[in-house]
Amino acid sequence: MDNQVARAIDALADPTRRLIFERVAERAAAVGKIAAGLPVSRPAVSQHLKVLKEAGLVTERAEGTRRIYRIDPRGLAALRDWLDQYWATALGDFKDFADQLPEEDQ
Amino acid sequence: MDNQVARAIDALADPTRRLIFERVAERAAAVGKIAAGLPVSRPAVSQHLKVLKEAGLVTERAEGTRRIYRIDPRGLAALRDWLDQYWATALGDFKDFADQLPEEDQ
DNA sequence: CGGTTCGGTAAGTATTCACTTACGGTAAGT
DNA sequence: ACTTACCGTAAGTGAATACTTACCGAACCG
Repeated sequence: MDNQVARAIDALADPTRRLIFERVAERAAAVGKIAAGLPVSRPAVSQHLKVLKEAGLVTERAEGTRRIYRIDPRGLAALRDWLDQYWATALGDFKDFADQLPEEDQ
Repeated sequence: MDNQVARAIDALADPTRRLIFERVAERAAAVGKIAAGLPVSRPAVSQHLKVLKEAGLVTERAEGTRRIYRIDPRGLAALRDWLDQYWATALGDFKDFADQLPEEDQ
């Protein structure tokens, strides 16, 4: 399993970080704009955005003193690829449903 | 965002739990079989399997005293649907790349 | 130049949680 | 019935981390 995927999952594991990610996904915005309306302080949002950025889920672009954050497809793509890796086997497991013989000793 | 998705992501956020999940995905097995070779104790694996089960990522089936765990496509499907929800917007954001005007005041 | 806005970083704290050992309970074997 | 194999749960502990306030530099405005 890729290290990139691990960081992406870890990043999305936090509820506040999911809120921030969804907000950024909906509309690229500056840090202050993102923090407004969220139940945490602005520095907390900065810290979360750093994690999301390192996970490849958002990108940052300076615009004056403001930093505009927008969604990054790369982290999303890594997650999708990782999931699809199991998708086939999961369906395969359920195809042969009744015929579960001893299957494993020990 | 669905509560099911939140639990699935939380479940996969732990490295040991990812190991267990990948192992179960590769081959349905009993708890002791899964725990063998892992760097944690068997009770720890039990606790992790409980979390994965509540997240809809694995299912459990009794076979004598053994509990056979196998992958559950439902949690995987929920994750995929959630990801796809952002996939389109992420690509859309990157399609208009150069033309990022003021875009947001504040 | 001050003054203001914007946002990243440091330090400290509290909560969460992954892990351990100990235990109990159920099913199979003799 | 006794023993063994298998596994879930309880309780306690240590480490990871999400949050706060305080502080800092950097870019616009008068």
